[in-house]
Order: sequence, then structure tokens, then C-alpha cells
Amino acid sequence: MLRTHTCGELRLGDVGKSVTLSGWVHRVRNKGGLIWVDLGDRYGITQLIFEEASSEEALLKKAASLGREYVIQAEGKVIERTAKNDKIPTGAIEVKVSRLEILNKSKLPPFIIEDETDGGEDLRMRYRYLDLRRNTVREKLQLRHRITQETRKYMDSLGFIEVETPVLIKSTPEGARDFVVPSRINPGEFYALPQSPQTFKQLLMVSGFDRYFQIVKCFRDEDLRADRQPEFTQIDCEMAFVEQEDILSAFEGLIRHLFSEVKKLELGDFPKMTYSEAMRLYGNDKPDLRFGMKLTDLTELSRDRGFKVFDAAELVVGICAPGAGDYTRKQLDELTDWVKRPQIGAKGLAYVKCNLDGTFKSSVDKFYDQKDLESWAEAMEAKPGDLLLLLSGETGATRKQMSELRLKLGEDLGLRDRSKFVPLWVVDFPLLEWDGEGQRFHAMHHPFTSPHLDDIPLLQTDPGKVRAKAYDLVINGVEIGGGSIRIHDRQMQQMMFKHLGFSPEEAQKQFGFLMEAFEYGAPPHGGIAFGLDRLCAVFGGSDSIRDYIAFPKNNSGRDVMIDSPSPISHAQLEELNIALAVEKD
RNA sequence: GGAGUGGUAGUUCAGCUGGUUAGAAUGCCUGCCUGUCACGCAGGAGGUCGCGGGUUCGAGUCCCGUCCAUUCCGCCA
Repeated sequence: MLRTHTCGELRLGDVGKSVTLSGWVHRVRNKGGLIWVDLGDRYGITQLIFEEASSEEALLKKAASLGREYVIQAEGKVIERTAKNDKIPTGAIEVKVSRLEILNKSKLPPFIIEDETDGGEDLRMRYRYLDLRRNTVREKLQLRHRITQETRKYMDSLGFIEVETPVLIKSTPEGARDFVVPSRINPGEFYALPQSPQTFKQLLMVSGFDRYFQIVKCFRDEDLRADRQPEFTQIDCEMAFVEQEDILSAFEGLIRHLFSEVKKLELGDFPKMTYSEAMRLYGNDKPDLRFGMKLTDLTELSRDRGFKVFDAAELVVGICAPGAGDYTRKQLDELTDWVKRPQIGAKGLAYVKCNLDGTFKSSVDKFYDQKDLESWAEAMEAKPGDLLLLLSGETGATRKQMSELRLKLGEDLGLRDRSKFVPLWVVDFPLLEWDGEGQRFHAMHHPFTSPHLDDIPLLQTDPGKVRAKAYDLVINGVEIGGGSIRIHDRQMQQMMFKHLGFSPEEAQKQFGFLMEAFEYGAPPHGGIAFGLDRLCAVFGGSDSIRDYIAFPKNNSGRDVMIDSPSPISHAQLEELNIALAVEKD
């Protein structure tokens, strides 16, 4: 037997037992006459002891020769420690070793395998298998395990059936770029990897599965971010005979269940906010509601005082930063530089300090008197000691800039508490979004989304105003999931494709199978998909999803451990009937 | 496609307006040490300053190019 116990389970009650432990050498403390070895595995750490006075010389020598991360097996007796360590659960005992076996030596690891590693991101990814040996990383994957297990439990309890859908599917022009896979037996033709199992889950509804879910890998060939990987996992769900409210309540239930089981946190009812409200109040379709600082429209209150910048602006908008009235000139200049960076793109930033004595000091004192400033402060419900910040310009862009500033200030002022979780449903998304580059509308969610029936006439007159039966779940400013009520009628679906600029032939070629299915008794249906990686990161309080994925890709979509992607041989290319435009050596 | 930041010992970093032999911490090796647990003490080894070019009497430092990493914008139905 390689082990009788794990390295995390022996206690004072086990004293006197003969045990065999196996694990990795964490640390060796050689005190001359005494040698201690911290033996570790994923369950914990147990201290082994070798003593000059009572151990054989060969055994001592072997113990002294152990290096970091050697895999060893130790047989011995559990004894009570004279000096106990109350920092670890096994700290009251140690194992007096009588037999030591080196199962496998280890090279010196390139970074220290401890909670606080000295390894940089790059190195950790190159040796990910060593990185995963660290408690902090392993705990994140264990959190993910809990979330997927609890998800399956909850979904099963509601009668959802997990169905696997194909990974080799068909490329479509809508949405993100596809990853494509050449077909050897069909020369010149390609599969695409799914961006989501969207059409398949709708077909399952036509089949009468009624309630489907799947924890499934999806693929998008777009540029990466800290919270975006080319392959990622969705909790993908679909229900038949439901309206929007049914879906929201079912999946609000899922998220509440996960918080309750995994984090021992009870979340109340999730508030709802329309898309247009979110844009108006937060400049963002995924507002972080852990803090206030709503956007306040000051366009009217700033008009006709001779300040050309504000007079010319479509929108003048302000936020109130609580308690920031004591910001120094330097801090304000830094904020101004920050909003002027190309990523934000504001032209400038106006401020008003609400002094403790009730007066105001602003960067636009030349144009606005105390009464004007007071009216702004009133509109924003500012208190003495607060700081008002104003941006102006074209409505959409200015709101977006203000949203960024709001998030930065929220961070700076410590208002984005990682232990706090504030969920929000954002509803009534626009159906269509104008694509300036392609000079056409495209679906904001996806082309299978049902419009609000009241808004259908607008499709002819003002397509950008049509609301969709689409919704997102946002937690702490992170988009955790999104979905919609789908179109289940062939005529309606055909009309949608027309509005998206598809010719009838194209629509038939790309999605004929779906529209045909709708003619064979498609029930009303809708669904939602959650980003599992992001959900885990939110649970763990991280901004990056990488540590919640066992083997993630780096910023350029590379796996630096296995070194992929990589060129393939000429023979392989030939077999696939592929010629490269650019040869790579 | 664009912008920012970084690349110096195994590792994490310092290295000023260019100037002797490039430092610290940690890790590693050797020796000493019987109650350590981030053990301690003494000693030692370890660097083509990402790569290529340029400016200069002289480049880790300045300039140009390039590669890599990372964050953001675009993109992500």
C-alpha cells in the first residue's frame, strides 16, 4: 500500500498508530541532530521527523538528501509533538519515520510552489502543472467543481435534461469569427466550432425536450482579455412554453442556489432595470450596483452661461464622488489625464468641490456662480465634502466615458467591495444595433431573438428603437449570462433575416434547417446561457478568469505549455487539400 | 488593427541626468546546529542586462527596429 492516510488527516487521536504516507516534499528543515520534512498533498501537510539519536544513519542520510518536490513514501509511527504548531490542522502530531522511500526525484522547480509564489504569470503558465500544485490555484478549481456540481443538482431537480450537442458544426457569418476545422473526407469544406449550441438547443425544444441544459465548451476566434478566452464554458439552458418571467425566475433560482450552497450567502430578489435606464443612469449595460454615483443629466442646468463647451454639447452629465471633496489639484489633474487617454477619449473634465462650509469651488467658476453650482449639487444630492465631476459631448460617447470614470472612482474610493454581491437583471435590450462599418443593422443578441410584439411596427419605421425580449444577468458589473425569448415562427424568423440584410437564398442556405423545423410544431421557447468561467471568477472575487481554468491560453491565444497552435506537416496539409498562402518554418 | 506598461542572477526586483569589477532579497550548494515549522548562523556559486542595429571615447541606461509578456480600445450575434 502506497499510503494508509493522506497528509491532511492525522490528529492527536491517531498517536501511536503505524502509518504510511506518500506525497511531495514541501520543505526540509535540517537542524543537525533533527531533520523535519514537511510532506504535502492536496489534503494538507504532515511533518515527518528523523532523529540522530534513534534513527539509522542510512535513513538520516537519505532524509538529508531530499529536495523540494521529491515524491516520497514514509512509514512510521504517529507521535505527539513537543512543540506544536497551531497554524495547521495536523500541527499537534508528527510521524517518526522508520522507512523512507524516494518514489521519484524532482528537478528544482523554476518557481516556489507555495501560496505566495515568486513565479510570474508567464512562468506559471509554462509550468502550469506545478502551478496547479499550489493551494491557491487548486482551491479555485475546486470552487469551479462545486459550482458545476451544484448547477447539475439544481437543474436536475427542476427536470432539466443534459444533452450533448455537436462540436463540429457549421460556419455562419453572424456574430464572432469561427474557429474552423478542415474536413478530410470532404475536400475544400470546413466544420466550424460552435460559438454556442444555440440552434441545437432550439431544435431540442421543437423535439419536445421542454427543459434542456448543458455545461459546454464554446469557441470564439476573437482577441483575448483577462476575462475572455478563445474556448470558454457556458451553462447553456433552454425551456419551452415559457415567457420571459418564467425564465428569469428559474435562473434567478439557480444563481441563488449557487450562492447559498457554495458561498453560504442568501441573495434576495434580483432587481430589474431596462437597458435604456441602465444606459441613462450608469452609461453602461452592465452597471455595478455595489455603489451609487448615478449619472445626472445637467444639460439644462448648465445652458446659456457663456461656457461654449457645455452649450455646444448634446449632453452634460455629472457624477458625485462621495467624500472626495478634498482631492488635491494633483489628483484632479491626474483624473483629467486619465479621462483624456485615448482609451477613454474625453476632451476634458470639469469639477466642483462641495466645501464643508457650504460654498463651492469649481474649475468653471468663470461661467457659473455659486447658485448654478448649488443647483448642480442639489440635482446630484451632493453633500458638503463631496466632489462633482462633469463631462460633456455626444450623448452615447459621454455616457460611456462617464461610466468608465464612475468605475475608476468607485475603485479608488474603495466602494467595490469584493465580499459584496449585487445581482441585476437588465431587460429590454434593443433588438438591432447599427453597424457603421457594414452599413447595416445586426442583431444585438442574436438573430433568433424575438422582438417585443408591441414594437414590431417600428421595424419598418425606426428599427433601432425596437426592443427585444432579451435579458442579461449582471453581478457586480460583470455580465454573467444572457438570453432571450426566441422566435418560433417561420414567417417571423424570415422577416428578421430580411432586416439583418440576408437575402432569402442566404437565409435558406444558412438557417433553412431551423426555419423548416419551425414549420413542424415549434413551441414558444426561450433560454439563457451563463459564462461559467466568469461566474467562478465573480464567486472567487477575481477579475481574471484564467485561474479558474486548468489550462488557459495566454493573451495571444497560445498555450505556452504545450506550445500550440503550431504548424502541421506538408503531408497533413496535402491530405486536407490545403495550401498555405504564407509558409511558416 | 491601435495605445499603455514591462523584459537585468533559478525567481521577484533595484540600478538616477550614459562613466570603474551590474546590486538586493529569496532560492540553490557547502559546513555547523536536538524542537524547527518563512528555523538560525557562516561561507560559496550563479548574469551575452530579450534580440538586432545605431549614436557615443564609453550604453543595462539614449535612438530605431524586432520578438515576447501583460492591460486596455477596436472586436467579442
